[in-house]
Amino acid sequence: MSSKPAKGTPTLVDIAKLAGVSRATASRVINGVPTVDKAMAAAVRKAVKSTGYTPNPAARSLVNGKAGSIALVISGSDGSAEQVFGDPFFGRVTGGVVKYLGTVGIHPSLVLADSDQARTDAVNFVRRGNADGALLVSTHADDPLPGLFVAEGIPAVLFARPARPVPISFVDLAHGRGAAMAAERLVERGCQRVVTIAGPADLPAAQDRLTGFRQAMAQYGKPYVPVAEGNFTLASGEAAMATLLAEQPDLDGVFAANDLMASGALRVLRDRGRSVPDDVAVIGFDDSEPAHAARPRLTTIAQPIEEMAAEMSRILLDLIADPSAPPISKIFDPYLVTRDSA
Amino acid sequence: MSSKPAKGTPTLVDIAKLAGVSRATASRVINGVPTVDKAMAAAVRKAVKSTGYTPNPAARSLVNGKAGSIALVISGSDGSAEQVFGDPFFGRVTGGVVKYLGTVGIHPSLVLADSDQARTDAVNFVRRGNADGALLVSTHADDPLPGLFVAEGIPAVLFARPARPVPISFVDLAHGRGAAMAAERLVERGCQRVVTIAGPADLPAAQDRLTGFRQAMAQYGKPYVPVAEGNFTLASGEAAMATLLAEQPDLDGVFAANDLMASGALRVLRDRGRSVPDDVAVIGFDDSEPAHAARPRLTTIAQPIEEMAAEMSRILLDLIADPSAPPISKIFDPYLVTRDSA
DNA sequence: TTGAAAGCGCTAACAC
DNA sequence: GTGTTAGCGCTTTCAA
Repeated sequence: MSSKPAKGTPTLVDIAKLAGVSRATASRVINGVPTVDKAMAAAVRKAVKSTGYTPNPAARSLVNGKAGSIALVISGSDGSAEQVFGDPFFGRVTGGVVKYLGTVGIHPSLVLADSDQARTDAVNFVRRGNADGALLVSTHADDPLPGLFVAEGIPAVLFARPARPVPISFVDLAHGRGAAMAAERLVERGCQRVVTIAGPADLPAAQDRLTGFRQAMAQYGKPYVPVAEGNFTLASGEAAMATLLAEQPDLDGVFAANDLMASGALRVLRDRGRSVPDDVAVIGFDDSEPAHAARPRLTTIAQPIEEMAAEMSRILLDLIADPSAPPISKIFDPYLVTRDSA
Repeated sequence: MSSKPAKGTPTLVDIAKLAGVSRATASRVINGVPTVDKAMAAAVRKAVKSTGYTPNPAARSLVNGKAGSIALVISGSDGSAEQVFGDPFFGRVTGGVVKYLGTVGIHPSLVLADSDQARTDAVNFVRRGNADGALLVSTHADDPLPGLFVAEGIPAVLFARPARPVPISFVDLAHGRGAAMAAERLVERGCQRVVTIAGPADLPAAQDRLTGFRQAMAQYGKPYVPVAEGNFTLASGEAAMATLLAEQPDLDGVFAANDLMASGALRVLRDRGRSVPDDVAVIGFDDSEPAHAARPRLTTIAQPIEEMAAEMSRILLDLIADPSAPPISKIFDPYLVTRDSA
């Protein structure tokens, strides 16, 4: 059948020979160049199918200077690898990215940047051509990594706005709007004495949620909202709730900046004999696992994480296609998920 | 200073020229070949440092036929992308892999195989040279993917033993031993009427846990252990606990095959006015987030997931270095984490 | 020990 | 429209 004994995986010359055309033509067909004779194109495609040929990505990259891949950089504080990945939030972001990129045939390289060394390595990894651009997901808003990528002129997109202004594209959530939705819900239920459990003050997202909530409450004629700060953990939510209860024993509405703290609040409310949502209405934020696990199930503000992750990927792809394009941002609206707690 | 205007990123010839040696020698130094004149080697290293040179991975791959990368394949049932990544278990495996591989300078490509199409794509991805081997993490034990990789002769290692025997390397947990530890703990506490909430019968891990628990209890003189099957969810844990309570109202010890079901059990026990651990001792499995969030905090059996993930990576690297090596497996011991519920 | 030279598989001018 | 040819940047015989 064939003129020569096939050795190893087939290459373009094998295809060309088999189809009776030149390497150039075979290459054209494979890359979808339209100006090719029908018959020849068909012959090439047949050869490809029969041999199971797939182009060698290294050879391709070498000639056209593109890696055909992108890096998904998870940037955490020093040495906090496992914690980062154990957080479903990052898992969902990763899932959204992988899912979307999979549809265009690209599989991201996961790189962990949790030390200065790792950060430079990450930059070099893409700088040297292992990836055409980077998706950055940080645990901390004041991450130095975005700056590094920008400085190298590497196409990059952030998940969540950076704490300090950096000329870089990003996607983010309208945290303030989400908080306002919570306020609206509480007010609609008729809550008169509403309090809030805020997140860490140094986190832009936590700030936005607090500010958004206060502003919305002010619009509803409640300019003063008692607040206790937590750090997004269950225990801090419990502590904050206890503090708030001491300050305002007759409170009837709680907005917590995340679900875990809301779960903590639910617990102390229950221990104090307050019925939720009858005595006190509680709303969380994120629609994460704890929201489902809580009893009563938590009414919460959800973020379209996967959608945001997909958009982030799309933006990066565009940026890679046209590196001179200016940074852009896209802000997504959260939505209220009504369950039993409010 | 330099003889020619530097255009773009430096290449090996730039280094060679700068160091006054041939490309071959420069390459040798960079690749750590020992038989190079001290002075020349020093000159090359200096040139590398001054230019910030890094080898082009595509060119390297092209010549030596190795990708210098590996694929981390998450294989789920059809279309269940997000769910998979939202599960901290997979997050921890991923974290362990990324962390370990990072130490040897390699960043895995994440590929999601959640459809037949995606599975073939995944195989092709590495077959065509994007990766030298694959790490496989499946949600279902009867995953067809391991077989596909084996059939292609691609180096691959599994996290958890496959349901049907396949000649492939894997790491796994001694699930039965973990269950036995739970049994021992319960018996030591003096529990007399112990029951268990099992996982899905078609999952090898769940089977092992149930079998291990029964065998251990039998050794302690308790050949009969009432069992109710759940599906690893909170709700199924609640249902199972209710069933068991109906069957054995005076039970005083519960072993649940995972923490989420144990949390469910804790809840109904509490609702029925049983005090944990005084009236009833409860032990979970996995030491996952719910174990911390539960009240009382859950005593549970922990798996060294990150360690297992690192070992899986190590095994793959060895396999890539010597593809003719036979499949090997490594089984890790779980350990008891004592908290408040038992 | 070192250098010259031959590719690895592919794409993209550039002629035909 | 199609084929020829020149590399992309690197490693690696093979001589010297």
